[in-house]
Order: sequence, then structure tokens, then C-alpha cells
Amino acid sequence: MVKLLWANKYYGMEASTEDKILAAAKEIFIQKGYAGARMQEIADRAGMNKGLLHYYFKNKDKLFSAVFMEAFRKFAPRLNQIFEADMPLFEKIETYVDEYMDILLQNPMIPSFVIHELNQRQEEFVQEIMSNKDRPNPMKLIVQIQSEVQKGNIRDINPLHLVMNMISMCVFPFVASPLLKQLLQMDQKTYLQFMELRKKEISTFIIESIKIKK
Amino acid sequence: MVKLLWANKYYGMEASTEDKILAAAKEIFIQKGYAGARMQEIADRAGMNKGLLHYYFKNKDKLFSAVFMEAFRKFAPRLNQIFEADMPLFEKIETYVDEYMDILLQNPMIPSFVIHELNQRQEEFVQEIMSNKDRPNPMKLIVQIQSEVQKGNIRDINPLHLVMNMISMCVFPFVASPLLKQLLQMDQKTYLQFMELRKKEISTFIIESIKIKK
DNA sequence: GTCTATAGGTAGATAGAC
DNA sequence: GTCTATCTACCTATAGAC
Repeated sequence: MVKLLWANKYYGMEASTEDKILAAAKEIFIQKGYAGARMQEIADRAGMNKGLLHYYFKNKDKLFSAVFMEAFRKFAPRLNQIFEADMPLFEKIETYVDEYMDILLQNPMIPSFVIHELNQRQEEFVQEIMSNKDRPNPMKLIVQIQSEVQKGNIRDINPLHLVMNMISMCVFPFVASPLLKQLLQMDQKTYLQFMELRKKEISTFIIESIKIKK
Repeated sequence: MVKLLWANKYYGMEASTEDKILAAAKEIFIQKGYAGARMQEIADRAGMNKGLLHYYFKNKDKLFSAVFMEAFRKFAPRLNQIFEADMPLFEKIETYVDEYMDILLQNPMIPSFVIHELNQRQEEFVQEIMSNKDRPNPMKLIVQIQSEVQKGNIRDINPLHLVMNMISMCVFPFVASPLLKQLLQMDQKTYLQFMELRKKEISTFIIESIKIKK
């Protein structure tokens, strides 16, 4: 029988064993990291026996890879679409921040997971991951910024730093959320509301910094 | 015999066993995290037997705590000094960015270590850490920004977001360095040079964003 | 204080019944 | 495909010699 991927989600069919494993593994790996995750805990979370994990994914490494690549690919496609869109710069910045923050609000723990696991591994591994076609690739945006600088439409700024600023201001509050929540004395709900308002703040902050003063 | 802490550093005396353990544990824990670190590997790095680690620090948890608290405290004191300094806002921003980036360049792996370990643990643990007198505390800076807004010396901006922007732009490039290095096709040395130049870029970026247009 | 040896527990992975 | 039982390796921690 050909399994339709969307069937489980849209028609209330019980998830396949493989999907249950992946869902459980995602939770545990993202929360505890590769080294801290236990196959037993993933099996418990999936409501099944440990042996089944090995039946479906052979070993911990392969199960982890499946989870990691899915997490890694969650961000790039939509962002690359924006990076490469044919759109005025200020509008593109606003769109980028809005959509990036939306994806982050829906997947708040993925960035720290991906970053930590990339930190753990050798440069060769990172190179392999980043040669994937689904990697983030801001080159088109960098060229567009350079062009706007040359035309005198924005102040003289190094495009690499501008892009790094954009990414940093969006992602860091999610990566460091336990620290920042405690620092600002906010609970989880308040912090998420704060992030929602932050979309507008970041866009304004960037545009005010680069626009030419009249 | 009273041991002088600076003796080992300034007079070339051989480091004490305890200091050797701490130095080795720092390397391993920061590189691999608590869950990924092995007592055996720390002992090997320190050039001694595993049993000695337990003799000096009782267990893995206590050794980790010693390393973690030292790492955590590395940043706060100097930054709090700047946060609370009696200094014009723009000058304070420049000083903050300069000095923060310097500490980061000297300790590039500590932020991802601290952030990951705080992510792993319960809110109670984070609260305990953050009630420490050596915690980062930007309250004075936030008040100062609010005051400058009210006086009309800078544009109307939410001080919490401004502070979050400052921290994000400084720290994130270190936390996500494997990813960003690969994205920008830089080797380690080039990336560090890029970070050195970034000091000026960040200060300018912030000040251009908040200053009143003439 | 420092070492070797080992206890005691837990992890990933496999074998084999159903 | 799914379960139980178990193997083997490894990890933390301790015991005890020197």
C-alpha cells in the first residue's frame, strides 16, 4: 500500500510507527541534544518498545540524522525564497523579519538545537550539511544591499554585517530565551508576546539605521 | 601552606592538581557539554588518574558546577560595571560593544556552552543562577535609555528591545560561528578578523538607528 | 595524594519468540 | 511488525594498596 504522507494529519488516521518514532525522537533530541538523549526515553515517548527504534532506524546515529536534517531544512526554503525575491530592499527586510520570526515562534527550540549540534561536530560535517541545496543562502540579498549602497539609496554599510545583524536580532532571543526570560522577569507567555511585538521593532530598527537622513 | 592563587600564573610554578583538573574540565565540558563529557577524557587531558577527579570534586556534577559558575561569572562583572557607569548614552553603547566583543574574542565558546546548559535545565536552576549577585543586570542602562527618549535626545524606542538588539548582535555571531563561518566561506582566522572589525560596525549601526535626524 | 582495580549501574544494540 | 530478554561495552563512583 502506498502511504500518503498527509493522510495521518488530515484524515485522523493513526500515525504510522515510523512517524510516531520520528515525532518522539524530535522532541527528545531537540530538548536534550544527541549526547543527552536516550533511546529508552524516545521509545517511552513514542509508546513502544526500544527494539522497534532499531528495527526502523538501525541505530541512534541514523535516527538522529533524520531528525536533524528535518530540523535544519525547516528554515532555509522559505527564507531563501525571500532572499531571492524581486522586491524593494526595505520591503524585503520587513518581509524577512516577519516571516523569520513567525517560523521561529512556531519552532522556538530548533535554532539552539541545530547550533549546539553543529558546534559539537567537525568542520567536515558542517561543510557537508551546508553544501545541501536547502542551506540558507543570503547571497542575492547581499548583492542587493551592495547595489543600494552604490546607488546612494542607503548609507554606506558593509552588507555582510547588515545581514548578520538581521539574523542575530531575530534568532538570538530564541536561542538564549531561558537567560533573557529570567533577565526581563517574564513568563513564557509574556515572552512570546514580546517576540510578536519584536517583529515591528527589528524592522524599524534596521531601516532607521540604514536610510539616508534628510 | 597557604596557597597563593596567582603564584602558578605569575611565577611559573607548576599548577596545583586542582587547577589542572579545573583547566582540563573546562576544556572538555565547554567543548562537549555536560552530557557529552567523560570523566576519563578529563583525567586524560589533565594528565592524571580518573580517581583523582573524584578525590578533589566528589562527583561529575560538582566538577561541572565549578566549571559552569566560573564560565558564567566571566562576563557579568565587567558588563555590569559599564551598564551602571556614569557616561553619556552613545559613549556607553560604544564602550559596551567594544568591551563585550573583547571578552567574547577571548572566550568565544563560553556563550554557547552557558546557553546550552541553561536550556537543558529546569527553570528553578536558571532562577538560582540568575539570583547570583554576579548576574548580568542591564536595569541601569534601560532606565538611562528611557530617560534619553523622554528628553527627546534619541528617537522613541522600547529600551528592552534596544538592549536585546545590542546583546544579540554581539553574542550571536559567536554562538552560531560554525554556521556563519561556513555561510560566509571564512576560515577561523578571517572570521576573528571580521569580528574585530564588527565592533565599530555594531556601534555605528545602533547609533545611526536611534539618533535624532537633523 | 595518587595510583590500580573493580563494583554497580546504564547505554546501545541484537536475538529470538510470537 | 512488535515484543521480551539479554549481550556487550562503557561510565560513574568507590575501595584499597602504596
